[in-house]
Amino acid sequence: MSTKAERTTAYIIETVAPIFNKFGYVGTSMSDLTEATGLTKGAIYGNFENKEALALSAFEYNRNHLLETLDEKLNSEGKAMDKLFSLLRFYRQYDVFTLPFGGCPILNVGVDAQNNNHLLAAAVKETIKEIEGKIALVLEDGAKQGEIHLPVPPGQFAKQLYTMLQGAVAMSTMTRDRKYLVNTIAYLEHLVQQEIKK
Amino acid sequence: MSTKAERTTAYIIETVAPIFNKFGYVGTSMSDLTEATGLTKGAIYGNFENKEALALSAFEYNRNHLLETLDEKLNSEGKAMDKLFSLLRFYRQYDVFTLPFGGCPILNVGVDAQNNNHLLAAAVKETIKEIEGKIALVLEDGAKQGEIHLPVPPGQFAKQLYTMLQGAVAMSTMTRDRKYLVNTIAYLEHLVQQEIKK
DNA sequence: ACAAATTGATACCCAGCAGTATATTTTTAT
DNA sequence: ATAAAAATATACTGCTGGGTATCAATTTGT
Repeated sequence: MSTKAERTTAYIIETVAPIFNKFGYVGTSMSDLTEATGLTKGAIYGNFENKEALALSAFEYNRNHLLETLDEKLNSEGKAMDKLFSLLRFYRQYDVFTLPFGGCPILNVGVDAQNNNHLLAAAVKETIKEIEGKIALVLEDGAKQGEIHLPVPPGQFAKQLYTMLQGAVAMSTMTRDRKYLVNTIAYLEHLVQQEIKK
Repeated sequence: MSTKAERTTAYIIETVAPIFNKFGYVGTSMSDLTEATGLTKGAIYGNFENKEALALSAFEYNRNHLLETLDEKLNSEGKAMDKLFSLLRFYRQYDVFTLPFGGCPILNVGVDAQNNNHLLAAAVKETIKEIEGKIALVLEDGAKQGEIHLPVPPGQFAKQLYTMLQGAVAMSTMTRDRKYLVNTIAYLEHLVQQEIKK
């Protein structure tokens, strides 16, 4: 069994992650976090060096949840095309998925931390690369297996696809209108079908 | 000639606008602003009711600059297709254009204010609608003149186009890599050419 | 050029900020 | 069960946050 501190640390991260994600690094105060966790500053500072370390752990927690879910979609059994459509279906519901997170961690932290916290900004940049890499891998495998045909290199296609997805995420976040997600996915399903089919 | 206070007000807004845009509403302190302007709190609070009113004026200033530039591109002489390409060329340089602003005001304020300031969030939402409306108008006119052919209603096409543009803006902001802009514009030029041509 | 009115500077308010030293409680291993 | 160790609570620190009352300086209309 895990030690008490380990469980407390995990509890703090879980509780704190959506708050940081929603209100941003500077927008979140330590007293917001003591209030949400029911713990005192002593407890939190006993488990984390400072606010920055805590924010970073919180982002990593959200990021891992997202990456695990993406893996689930992209490493499911089936052809490359199935995996891509599974990814697209996931993003059509992305607003629902990210609701308990307090929004898209990539977009929120990526924009918020850009000029306020370099550690967080770097972590987001790294995560974007990882996600694009995962998509590119599916495309590359699919092409190797002769299941799909790509008009451009897999890395570039993955970047372009993820850019459009994040565009929809950004617009639906800013307007609080999920139609941007729905319409973009509809377009991308058509695009993938048409552009990639052998 | 304008009164002294009017000139001071304008000077404050100009100076303060990129700071709010870069560091966000909560990330910007009044002392950041007294330092940047060389004025005291007395002067600033003499011209603005509070921090929120100042932030709103700052956003409106950035927003107006953006809308004026977009109008310039979209209301130039020529066919609808020329206007669209003029818009796309502008967005290929969008990072350079927004550098003195401290980044894209739509994205930065739209994401930052989402959970921190409802007034600002509403102003962004409104601006997005306006921009989409401007693009839609060009498309509608072009279609009426028989210059272009749209596969979907002009409003929907405009929304989709702007979503992809903002996706590129978001990605290049978060990664500090302008390739997202360049590649997305290349794709959109191809798309517009192919999808819309009569 | 001068008085009235406006504009801006100074000095302050209290609340909330991140962070910490110390005391107390709770785990943990014996 | 108990003593040592670890984890958490308490009570505080110094500082910065937004905002303001008041006083000095500057514009402005005459």
